[in-house]
Amino acid sequence: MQDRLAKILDGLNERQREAVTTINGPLLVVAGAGSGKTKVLTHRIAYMIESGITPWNILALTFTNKAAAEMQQRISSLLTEEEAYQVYSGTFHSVFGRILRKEANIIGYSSNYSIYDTDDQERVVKKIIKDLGFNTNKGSHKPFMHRISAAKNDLLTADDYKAEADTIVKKETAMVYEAYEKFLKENDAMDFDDLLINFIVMLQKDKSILEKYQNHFRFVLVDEYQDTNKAQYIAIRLLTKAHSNLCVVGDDAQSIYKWRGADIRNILDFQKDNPAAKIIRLEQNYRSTKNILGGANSLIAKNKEQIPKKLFTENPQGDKIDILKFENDNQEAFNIAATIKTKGGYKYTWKDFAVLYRTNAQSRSLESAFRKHSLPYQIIGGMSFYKRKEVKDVAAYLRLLVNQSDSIALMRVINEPPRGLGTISLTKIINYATRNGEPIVTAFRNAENVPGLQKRAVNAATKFVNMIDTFREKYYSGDKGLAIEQYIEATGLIEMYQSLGTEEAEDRLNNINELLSDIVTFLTNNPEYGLHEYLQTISLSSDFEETDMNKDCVKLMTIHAAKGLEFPYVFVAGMAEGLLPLERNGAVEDLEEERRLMYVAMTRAMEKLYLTYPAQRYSFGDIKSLFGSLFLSEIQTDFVRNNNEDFMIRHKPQPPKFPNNFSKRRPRPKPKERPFFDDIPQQEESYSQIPEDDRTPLKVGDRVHHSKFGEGKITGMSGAGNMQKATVNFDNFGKKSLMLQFAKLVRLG
DNA sequence: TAAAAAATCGTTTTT
DNA sequence: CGATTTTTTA
Repeated sequence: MQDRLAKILDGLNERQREAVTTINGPLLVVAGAGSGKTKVLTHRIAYMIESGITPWNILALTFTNKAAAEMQQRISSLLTEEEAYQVYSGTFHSVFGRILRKEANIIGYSSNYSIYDTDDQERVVKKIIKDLGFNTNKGSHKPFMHRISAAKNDLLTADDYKAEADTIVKKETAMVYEAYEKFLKENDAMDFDDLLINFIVMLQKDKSILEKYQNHFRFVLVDEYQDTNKAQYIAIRLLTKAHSNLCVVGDDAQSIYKWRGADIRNILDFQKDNPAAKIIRLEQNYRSTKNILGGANSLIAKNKEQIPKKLFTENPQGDKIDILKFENDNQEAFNIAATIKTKGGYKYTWKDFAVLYRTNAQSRSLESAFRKHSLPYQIIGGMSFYKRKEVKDVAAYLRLLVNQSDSIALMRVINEPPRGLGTISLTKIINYATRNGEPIVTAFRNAENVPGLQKRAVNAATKFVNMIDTFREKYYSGDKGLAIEQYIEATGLIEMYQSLGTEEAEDRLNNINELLSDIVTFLTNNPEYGLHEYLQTISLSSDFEETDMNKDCVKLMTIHAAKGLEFPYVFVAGMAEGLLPLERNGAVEDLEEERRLMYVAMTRAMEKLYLTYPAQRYSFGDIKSLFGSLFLSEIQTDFVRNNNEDFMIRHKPQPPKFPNNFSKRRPRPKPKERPFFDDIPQQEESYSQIPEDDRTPLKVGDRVHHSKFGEGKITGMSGAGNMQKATVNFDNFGKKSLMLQFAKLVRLG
């Protein structure tokens, strides 16, 4: 036993040890980047258990499944697997979801409730705004979803929202919100936000429930506390009110989830909320070189709102940060790949390299560059396995098996494969269901009563529900795994992909099979669980692939996805104005948050950090010129190798401007770039200037070529700007009216 | 009803 | 430019 204690406390610095051994009362651990945060959390839990606290009295909340899994794994290496397993740990969403399934009746749900992901939510909101007669243009549902989610994160119910709505937009949102809540309830479904909110509702419903969970979770730990939102904050407060054994760990400098409702004040005000709180700062960084940490520190120092702290390291000075500019994003990607190729394979393996970017869209040029260099790479957090269409279709079929009220699941798969129920028949059935106030599944069952429904459609609908009913019975009465496999076979989904015969279809088939065998394994290993637990797990797990971080590939990911990770070599691509800090509609939403994001990116690097940017980039099909990011100019120059680039001049505090003062021209940036590596050939792609001829506007009488319609003569022009249209009389296709911005008309000499 | 073509969007970040 | 939705037509 003495050994175990030694194992837990050895190798901790003084501050870490203090944090680990303070187990009663409120505690805030401000853990700077690379300061051993996870170590403190896991050792603290181990220490608590070692001191005699029952593991299942400990609740540990994280934001990602990965963090939870890592924690459990590290605790088991300190103690035993069994003890680690008894600690109640997981993400907010999965822990609360699990409890809600047990207590569902308290809040008027069944324990079979479905979880609606963003995709499902989208379908619900679209249907509602259509029913309400609101504008159903392409992206019109998105602002509604956003406002509803923001309201939920703020714990405003539909009624609260309605009462406060003073503008047309808010009034409309209130209507959608109200209908949305009603729809979810009727479908026995909760969205992600509901998992948090309903947990709070449950705790507040009656005192005995609150006490039950307060006593169950006598010790609560929260990881990444800077990312908690209001609902999470309230839930934590309720749970810990009785015993006050709350330990939160976080770093205000790494708060990057404001857009999802995270409130940095939760961590900034921790002491105000808990006057008895002890605060421990972990300021020694064990990850990065002095140059990298120095650069990151100098950048984050520009933020006003933060807990004062001084991160230091005893690591070597290391190489300076390289800032590199390229002609365009393809060149940038090409050179990043080339550099990795020269560095990797000897001392470093591929997985020692990471390329980070602000938006997912930026991965495209990187991917193609990596393919050209035949470098192994892996995109982290992109399209996850569980988000693939075919996987979600199977999941929807399964949801239908356990939750008959789930009409979104039904509508998702009704024509997957096509069953001869077209838009017209479906509309008739839905209208009938709405008129009678019954679930769509019921309407399907009573298809023969639906007025005006073709016989063929009646049969199709009846056949569909019968199939589900048959296999539901099988599922509940016998071998669950077998029933599921036969059910999916019976849906015709597999047959549909088999008959397609394309490569894509084959991939999809493989995914379905992988999913099915995953389910069977899950059900075999966890006989006490059923499908809902499995479905909950997959809908709350963001990336299936995140488990194989060990694969020896270069990792490509967004900066958000990189939080908590570290790599010897880090490239941050797209360090340009407009991209980082990201501008939306010409403005930066929250500069300090963007700066924190940059800080997170920089502090992922252990030995070497490259910051790169393109001078040109495609956006919406147009070429746009870019300057280096403001943030590049904010990094103290001592830590940077090359610092005379255009961004320094551009972002220098501007002297008073003299209008039309041509003599004060801005100095031009150096025309020649320092080559990244001399022996690497530059990419051959060149962006040839558009021939002069093509810039003169097309006019009536010109002969043109169209990629599909061939040659023709312009007989008329109309509209202006983006709306400009040309009427062309094609030799083989006759007259067509084409929008110039889409139809690539080439003038023929 | 379903497939093919044209129009219309849009770009953060994710549990 | 590319993904997705709407319209057209076979």
